[in-house]
Amino acid sequence: MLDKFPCRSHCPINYALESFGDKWTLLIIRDLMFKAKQSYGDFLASNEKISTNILADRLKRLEEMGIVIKSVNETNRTKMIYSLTPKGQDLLPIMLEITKWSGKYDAQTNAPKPFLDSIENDRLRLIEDIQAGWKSAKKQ
Amino acid sequence: MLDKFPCRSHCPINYALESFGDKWTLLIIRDLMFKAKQSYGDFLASNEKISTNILADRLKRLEEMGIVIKSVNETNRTKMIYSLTPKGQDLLPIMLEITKWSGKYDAQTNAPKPFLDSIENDRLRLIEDIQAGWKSAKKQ
DNA sequence: CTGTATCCTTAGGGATACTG
DNA sequence: CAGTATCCCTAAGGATACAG
Repeated sequence: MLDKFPCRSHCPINYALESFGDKWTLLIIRDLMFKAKQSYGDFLASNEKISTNILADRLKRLEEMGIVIKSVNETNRTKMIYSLTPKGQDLLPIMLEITKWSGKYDAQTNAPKPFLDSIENDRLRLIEDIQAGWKSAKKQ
Repeated sequence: MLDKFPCRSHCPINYALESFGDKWTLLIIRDLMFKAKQSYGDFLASNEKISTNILADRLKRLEEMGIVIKSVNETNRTKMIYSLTPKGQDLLPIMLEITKWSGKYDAQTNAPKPFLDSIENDRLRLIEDIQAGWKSAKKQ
């Protein structure tokens, strides 16, 4: 526990994983972003049944990372309100792409659905371009 | 260990988390997708220093989920080759959005960088639209 | 209702030795 | 080199009780 943000590397994918790479954090962000939830009890009520200690821990981490901000409900001073900071709102495109991917591959059958098949060749070509760029960058 | 894919809910975000919601899986996908790595030793050599047991476990899971496919290197029959299936290649947009997000928020300073600021209002409006849609859907 | 705290079990994962 | 296997410790997390 010496270092809360260990930083295994400076890769952007790794940075994201160290920010929200666990089984719970993105569910809280989903609730804030898509379901307009904003209180501790709201998050507890979600289908995945997060436990109180995990929820408290993740909310604290999200606050420390500047993704979530905690404020007092002015109409009910005992109640806290959690909301997304701009940094948290910027996760929207990631959330949308995740939703698209999961929608294509159904949890039960694992079968690909057709609605994205038309872009398959473009996607493949883009991966090849990126890899070619990476290899030539390493040679230099 | 009765159930390898426990399925806490049928939310698409949750499906993604149960597919690759851990600290290591996305790094393997990154190596396959962007760095053209394809062998066990290639993955072991990455900066984040994944350990052998974790790597073997994640490769097996990725295979079971149909994200990665394992085949024999025909020029060197003792060598296995890992590559992305179409389902794995479909993770590209997610990976790109993650890279953009991490690029905007530097791991060291946490400071937002300016190059995406112009879309901030659009993003905020989109979140509001989605939440409004969610709330009206629940009322029905 | 909003959290904290505690207890306890399991899963994650590092280190290292070992096998084909 | 491509994995397996084992040892062992720490982190994750479920259940539940408790406090403001």
